[in-house]
Amino acid sequence: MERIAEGEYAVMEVLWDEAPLTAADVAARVPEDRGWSLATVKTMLSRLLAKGVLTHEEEGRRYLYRPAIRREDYVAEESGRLIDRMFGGRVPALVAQLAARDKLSPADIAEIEKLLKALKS
Amino acid sequence: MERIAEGEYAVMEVLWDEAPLTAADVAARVPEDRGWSLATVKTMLSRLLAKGVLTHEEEGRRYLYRPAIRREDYVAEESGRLIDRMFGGRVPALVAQLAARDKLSPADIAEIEKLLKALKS
DNA sequence: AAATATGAATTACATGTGTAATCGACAGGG
DNA sequence: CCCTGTCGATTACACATGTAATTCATATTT
Repeated sequence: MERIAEGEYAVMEVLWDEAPLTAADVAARVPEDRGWSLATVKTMLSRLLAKGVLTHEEEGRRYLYRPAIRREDYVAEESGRLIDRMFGGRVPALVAQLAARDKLSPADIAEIEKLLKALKS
Repeated sequence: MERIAEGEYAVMEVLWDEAPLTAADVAARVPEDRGWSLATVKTMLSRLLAKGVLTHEEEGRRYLYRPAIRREDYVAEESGRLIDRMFGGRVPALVAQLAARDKLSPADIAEIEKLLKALKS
């Protein structure tokens, strides 16, 4: 699966959330703080098409875009990559790091424990 | 903290593992499969210096390089970035994803549970 | 029908990155 | 004292990415 750049990812998010959409609709839904022009969004869409992670179908004179890959799949791939690179593939090392940095609230801990308990049955 | 590119990160890994080192020593320790020439490693070192994540001191006619940032800090920042982008900042969502993908061995689960239990005391 | 707006496609351009080659200074071996 | 190897510094060059503007065709409005 082709790598998706940071900015491109923002476009994918929009389409994972709601699809199919026209270029203008995507632009309208991209987070404000990107400050992107419609032209920029169109460039992103073309590049994502070229990467094969989007498809489009014609609707009159416009295109309707929709994701060609599942969000879960991409997210799984990216997180795997990070865990491999930074934690030698060891998930517990990641959790330990998060713990050491106080990234785990009591609620997080409880939730994760529940998840793990469920896994064991 | 400046962003470190994928290739540059491999150089940082070497120096986090052992420092200070000369450029030639770093090159010798970069993973074989990168297939980098000494020149390439030197370029990486310059760029990392420019980014302020390395320092160097002269040793005769050569430089000795050493990290200017701590590995844990950089790793924490990068994992935080990923968790924010892909899991809305929610660590349990990341763990759930890993679970759903069978990325957690029984040993991993046990280890994480132990970590979490320790956190609560 | 002419003017205008709108769509995708093409082109643009700066910066980052991977991957070096080359240059100019100098140290050490003969 | 000169040659050669070795340093870091400078330059190179293609591809990725952020961020558009321009172009060309066509729909829509007056």
